[in-house]
Amino acid sequence: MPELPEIETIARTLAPEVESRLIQAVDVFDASAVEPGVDAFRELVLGRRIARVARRGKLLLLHLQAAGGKDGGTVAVHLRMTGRVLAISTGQEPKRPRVVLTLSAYSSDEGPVRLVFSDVRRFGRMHAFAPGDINHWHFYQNLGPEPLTMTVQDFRACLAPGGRPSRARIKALLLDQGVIAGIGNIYADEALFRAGIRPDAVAATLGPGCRAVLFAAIQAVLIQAIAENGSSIRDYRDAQGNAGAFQNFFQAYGRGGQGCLTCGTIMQSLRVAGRTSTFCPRCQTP
DNA sequence: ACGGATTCCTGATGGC
DNA sequence: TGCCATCAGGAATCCG
Repeated sequence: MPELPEIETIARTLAPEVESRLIQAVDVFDASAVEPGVDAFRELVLGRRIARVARRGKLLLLHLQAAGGKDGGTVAVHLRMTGRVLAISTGQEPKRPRVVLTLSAYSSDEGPVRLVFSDVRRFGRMHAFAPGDINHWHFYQNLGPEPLTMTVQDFRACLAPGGRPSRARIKALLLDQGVIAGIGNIYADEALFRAGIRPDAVAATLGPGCRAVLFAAIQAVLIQAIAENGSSIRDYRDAQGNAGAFQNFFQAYGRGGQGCLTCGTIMQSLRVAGRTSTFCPRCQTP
């Protein structure tokens, strides 16, 4: 459930805590949390500096610097459903950590900071890459465009991969990271509600006007969610441990059986692309 | 070839 | 009160 707005919020709250710090220790408490294996991960990360924190789709990226200011590769963190990345200072104890990176102090009157990756359901991963190697990672290389920087023309093209309009259902395309990067179940449902399009509408049947409306809805919902620091259903927290507030603005996600906020009709739920999808049968059309 | 279904995980939840 | 089935879902993998 950490999707684009949540990862963006984590990146923004993590950056001032960890950027320019040196990784002085690497502790892996759960071997399945790191790629490509515990020893290789430590080798790729230990002694590097965190030069810059960034985001691509739902990936949190730590760009590293090696001695002499040379490119030190990249760590890509995928939180999947319940992953968290927290920056904690000395004295605080991380709960159920899978990986802990101990970072240098900025000055002598300040203690070290730890970057903690935890994840109760253990679906998330930290992938370490040597310089340039992330570009050979299949998942990364096939990521679709960023919804907040693409144009409406790009978006129309997304829905017609290879020039042929897709016969897939629109929600399946929105959730496909190779089509457009960063959207998950929450923001797909919210954007489709705002655009008045049913999640099971066949993409090829949506006209140009309809696609433009959907694109505007996607951007609007992502921008508002970032402004609210993401959505905290249960697990999501930013790098300082704070919850987001966008869950208070949900109009579709998780509202099955409740009245539509626009027309009062009972919201229905449907399984599309293996996900629970909630929509208003009156406001949203095929 | 393409799209849908299954699998991996654990904690919260609801019914009996 | 306690137990058990069910549900949550991102993406790799399997299947039709």
